[in-house]
Amino acid sequence: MRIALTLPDGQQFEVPPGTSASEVLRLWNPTLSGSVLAAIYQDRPIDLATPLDRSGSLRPLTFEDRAGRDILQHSSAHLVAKALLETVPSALPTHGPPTDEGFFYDFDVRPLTADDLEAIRTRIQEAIHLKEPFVRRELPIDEARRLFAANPHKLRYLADTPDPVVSVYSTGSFVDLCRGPHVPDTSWLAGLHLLGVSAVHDGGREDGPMLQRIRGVGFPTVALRDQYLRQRQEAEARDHRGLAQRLELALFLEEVPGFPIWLPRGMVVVRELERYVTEHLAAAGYSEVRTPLMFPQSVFETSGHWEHYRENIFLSTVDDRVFGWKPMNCPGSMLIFRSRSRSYRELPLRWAEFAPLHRREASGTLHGLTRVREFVQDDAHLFVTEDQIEPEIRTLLEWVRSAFTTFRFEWSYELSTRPPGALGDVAQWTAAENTLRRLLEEANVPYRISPGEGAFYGPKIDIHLKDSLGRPWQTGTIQLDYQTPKRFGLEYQGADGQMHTPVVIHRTILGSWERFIGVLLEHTSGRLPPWLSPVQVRVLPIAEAHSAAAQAFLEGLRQRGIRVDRSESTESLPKRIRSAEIERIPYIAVFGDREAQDATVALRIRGTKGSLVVPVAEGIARIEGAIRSRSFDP
RNA sequence: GCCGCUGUAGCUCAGCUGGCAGAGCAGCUGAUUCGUAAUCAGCAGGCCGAGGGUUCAAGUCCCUCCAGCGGCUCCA
Repeated sequence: MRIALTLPDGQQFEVPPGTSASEVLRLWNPTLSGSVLAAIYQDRPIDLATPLDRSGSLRPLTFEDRAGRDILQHSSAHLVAKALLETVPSALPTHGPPTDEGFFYDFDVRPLTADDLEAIRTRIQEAIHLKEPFVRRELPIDEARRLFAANPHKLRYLADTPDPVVSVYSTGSFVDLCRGPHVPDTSWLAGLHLLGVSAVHDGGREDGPMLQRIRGVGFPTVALRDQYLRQRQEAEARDHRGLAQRLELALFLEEVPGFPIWLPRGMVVVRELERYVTEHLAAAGYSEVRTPLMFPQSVFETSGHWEHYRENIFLSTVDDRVFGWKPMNCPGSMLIFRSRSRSYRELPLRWAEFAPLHRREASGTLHGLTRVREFVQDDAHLFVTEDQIEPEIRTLLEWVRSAFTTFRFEWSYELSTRPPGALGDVAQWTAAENTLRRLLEEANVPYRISPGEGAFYGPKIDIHLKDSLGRPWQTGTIQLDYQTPKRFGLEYQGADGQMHTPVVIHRTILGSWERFIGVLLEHTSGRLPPWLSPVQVRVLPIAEAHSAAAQAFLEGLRQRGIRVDRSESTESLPKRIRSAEIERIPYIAVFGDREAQDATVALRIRGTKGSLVVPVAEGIARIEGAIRSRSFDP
């Protein structure tokens, strides 16, 4: 008797039952076998050594496949666990899944140090050289319970397993409960790189016991690892904290942790972004408001912040009353709405407020410009009728698309649903969630659902950007709120003569200037679009003799509102060019004998090679055009 | 807030098992007037994160605190 295996190209191979997956794959394509680490058999991932007993489909997996990559990451996690147990025998492994970047493995063990990691690295290298196989064994769950009797974490997983038979994998003397599959042996993990160790909360609870997490990335070869390390190094060079400092945009002082200080150049970027957003607001029917930075406790009790957000509010006592620094702008807008009677004819009311917000973020979470304690958002609150919700959100989603396209970002949407302990009733939440879902579907954009991550007053659509190391940051957000207007007792008189409660849409598009600029700096490596650049043009006379021509050009630009400066000729030309390049200035205008004589300018345009020699008027027009059109590149 | 690591000149970093605080860049002064990513010379710049302890002697060893970094929790 023989079984038939169908390969991806449709070829069939008939082999005796019990033939391993790797043997069949070798028959199919002998040259491929070196890169195949596992296989998909009947839509399920399997080890290469798995004996095949029935006819069916068979597909090879390599490191290039996401599934194959995940398998290699997971095998890497096993190897780390093995190495740790050889170093610290009392360590209890918990779980070690693959992640988007690589993998981690969490251990119940004393705090691990850099020395421990070094010892683990040595053990890993030994195992890689020994080419130790990953061996699968299936055993009855009772036997598994005896095998892992000393590890309560594994016993917990076993208790959650409905199957009567589970699988374990051994690598050398290390045995781990695991579904598999795995790479054939440890030589596949030659490029394993450890990223570090940190403490994590078991089960995601802050008050839970702490585990030690070892993170890493697996690669089948040292060459691939080195390529990864190079890329990572380049990404670190784009870190906005370094760039903000070197470009003199923002300052961080030990005295004011979490409170970024905007320097003159950084303030230019903030104001230009603000202008960009404000121009849109005017066209989209918004008006601006400004409300107090502090409110008494009673206002936050009304809004629900006191109950749900108090630990994040900075408190002050004024005349024996407790005041809180506002963490959001919504209470102020609510009070304005309530300040007089409102008619349905006024709606939608769209009030923008760019006020500083204060949030007492946990000290360990602060991160350059992207996670701070004081920031300003391009915030607005829309007071709308039921019927106006959909068109308003549709418009907002379009504005999101247009804004993030301007900056050439890749962004993603996330729909966050009702958190535990939220205000309001479940039916209304579900309806609001469904509205947002429908609008996302209608806009035909991919989105993820984050269960339980909504604001305490309503579900939201969040916009996420990634920094240079791939860490996600939430920027824009569109939040649908039925609760807060009700709590403030807001009402308007409808066409029917009855009083109705408005719905509020809280929304920011770019998020906070701080976070947005931080991520934008990493996205552009500090090469901000010309319209955002603090210095847009540097004029550079080669020698004293060319000073007048340079100055005339400078004044021509300045009259048009272009930010231009000049560097004097006490330093060499290459030195001054280099300085301007390091400062990421989009245009460098050089004046020498030729330019002075021909009434031209030699424009060095950031991101292009060589220089463009054009008549002065044309040079000015070109620069002005790029800035006015807010083009991304100079 | 939790765990680990780090903190030396404005910036990037040397400083060995405790024995006189260093370099490059940036800054200032002078010379050089230059054709597209570093001209040369000189000068200045430090409570070695803060406080306490051990020691004849602490940048170095120990403790506490502060800040930063990487994760976790939380979030624009």
